[in-house]
Amino acid sequence: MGVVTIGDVARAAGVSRSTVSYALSGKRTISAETRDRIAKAVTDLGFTPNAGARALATSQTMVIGLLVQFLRDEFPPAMMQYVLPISDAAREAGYDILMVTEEDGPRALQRITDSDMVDGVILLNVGHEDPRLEVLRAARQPGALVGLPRDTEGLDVFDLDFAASARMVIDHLHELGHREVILVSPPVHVIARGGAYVWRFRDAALERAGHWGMVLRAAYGEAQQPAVSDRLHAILDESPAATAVVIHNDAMIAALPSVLAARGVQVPRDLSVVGVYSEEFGRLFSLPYTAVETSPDALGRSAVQALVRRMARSGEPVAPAVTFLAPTLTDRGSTA
Amino acid sequence: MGVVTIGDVARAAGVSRSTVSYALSGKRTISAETRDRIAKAVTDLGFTPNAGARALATSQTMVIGLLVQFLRDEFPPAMMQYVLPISDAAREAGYDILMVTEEDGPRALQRITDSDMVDGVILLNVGHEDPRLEVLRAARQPGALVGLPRDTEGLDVFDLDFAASARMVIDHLHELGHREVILVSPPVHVIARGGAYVWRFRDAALERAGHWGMVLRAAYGEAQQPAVSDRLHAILDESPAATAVVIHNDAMIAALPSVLAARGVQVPRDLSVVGVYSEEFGRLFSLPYTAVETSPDALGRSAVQALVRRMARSGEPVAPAVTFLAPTLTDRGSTA
DNA sequence: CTGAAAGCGCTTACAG
DNA sequence: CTGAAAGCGCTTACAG
Repeated sequence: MGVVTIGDVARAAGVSRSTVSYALSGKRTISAETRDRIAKAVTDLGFTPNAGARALATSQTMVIGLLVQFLRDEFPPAMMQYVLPISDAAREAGYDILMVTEEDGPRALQRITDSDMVDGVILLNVGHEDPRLEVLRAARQPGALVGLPRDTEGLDVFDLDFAASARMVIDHLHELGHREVILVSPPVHVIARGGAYVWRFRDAALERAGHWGMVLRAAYGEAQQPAVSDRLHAILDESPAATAVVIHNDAMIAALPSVLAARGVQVPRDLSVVGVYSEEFGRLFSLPYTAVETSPDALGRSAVQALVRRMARSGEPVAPAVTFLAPTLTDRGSTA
Repeated sequence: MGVVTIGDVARAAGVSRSTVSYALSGKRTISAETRDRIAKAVTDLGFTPNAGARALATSQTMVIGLLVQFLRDEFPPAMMQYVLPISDAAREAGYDILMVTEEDGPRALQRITDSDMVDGVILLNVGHEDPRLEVLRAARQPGALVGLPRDTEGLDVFDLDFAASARMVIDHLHELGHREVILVSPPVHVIARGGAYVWRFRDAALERAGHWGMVLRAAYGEAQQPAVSDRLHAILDESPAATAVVIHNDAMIAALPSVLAARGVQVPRDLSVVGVYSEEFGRLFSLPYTAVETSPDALGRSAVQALVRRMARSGEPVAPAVTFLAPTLTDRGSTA
């Protein structure tokens, strides 16, 4: 019942501990005979190497730190869409996930890197001036970001190309002949706390609409019910002449079907709708709208892959890079 | 830039490594003078103990393994409601969370316990005959379950009292004078894979309805759109005389508002509705229904507390116990 | 092809 | 009040 160590295996197999270690790692050739004896001893005793001891000896924990933050102004399901693909991708690469959800992100990051609990970290929902980046830059371990900060120097960054997404949406509506369009962004205070995706999308949309001579009525949304539905009604009331609405706000688009039903508005007959959300999110909330696919799984997996490459620190050193995921528009027939 | 060890601190402070260790742990009295010198050295050098080395020396990792499984027939947001409170409670107790999402739960559990990566584990969404339990029982580390298995011998288990919940709902509808009620359970195949909460709620509801002489039309739901909405329509079509519907199915109740809107059904004027979901879940999906509060946060936090107590292995040994959370009905005015 | 030994960075009896 | 030393369970040069 006590812990079985490599010494127990060595004794049972009649070899030295180093031979057992090498047999397990395959880092040197072992005669077929002893390899079999060791394999048998391992099975008989049920030996599994102690992770802490191995980490101490190799300076590798095979653990990735995942820093998630659940902000009050954000929609929890949206965040979770990143976590699962990241966890899966990490495991496929042989890593486990230490998930940290503390309010104080910089402190949490400091703690897990300083104590060498992890070989690298992934930062989710990175803000324009993210206080975690200073800690990351001073850390021994590499990191990968999901979300674009102002200063990307030396960092591997992955994010959707929100500007291109906005242009794609506006172009789509322009081609269909829309002249007056509403844009619903995330809550305005999201900008203040660093959510650059708000204005990256908004500014590009305004610019593009101007280019085509379209009227774009840009509004900010809410994050929590019942304010979400109220605000949605108010926004729609304000622009009765608009023929299309673009919703770049998870909470607002999730509430849209019921709001439109309450108003007796038919999509796309009375109003065209375009969203910005992942396919999975749409399935979750039964959203039937044409949307820019945000691909949280692709983003998360890319971040893991980049991080794994950097943690391996073998081969040529690769220059850190900012990778923008090209948007795709999934036409679900909600525009006309 | 290299790692600062306890030896570096000792040298800088002019004391032995053991003294530094004791100063940090407070496990023996240190003169004020040397304590200050050590504190200064720690700050100057930026020393943080290496977690792996500490784990090796103390046989404690200060990490809790969290086994979550995202099943195809389950609603992801429901699962996530447990994860965050657990993570927060763990951190408050000084533990970090190693989150494991592998398909093969038993294997994952085996891996993290055998390698001593964790001091204890929490199993989420435990099934009636959960294959992870055999692994848990053989493990060195204690565990806590969320979800009731058939055999609870030796385990700390936390779950909502689904039978009492069902009785509470039926009693509520009976008092209001309802004579024919629909019950929508999770998908039927959830039972096959061990989701005992399905029949624990269903059987108790049927029994209680019979007791009152009510007609309970029990149906099983779906988990994914568009089947969810289709099935909901079909179920409602089948029992036109029903005056109330009880929905014990996350995906179905999330879709209910739009389905009822499509049918032109007003709640509670035309139909009374009672759900089984957490307050947070209701906020997320803008659900205005009277519901049994499932309290995922209370459940998750209780599991952590029980586990922490057991990992501390100090004081009197406490007998493992099954704890049923008493249900509460939150009246949101959707019944009449 | 294999072994003895040093070392990873801590903690904690054992001594004084 | 403090130190020297053993030990936690591994890996990996160093030797043969």
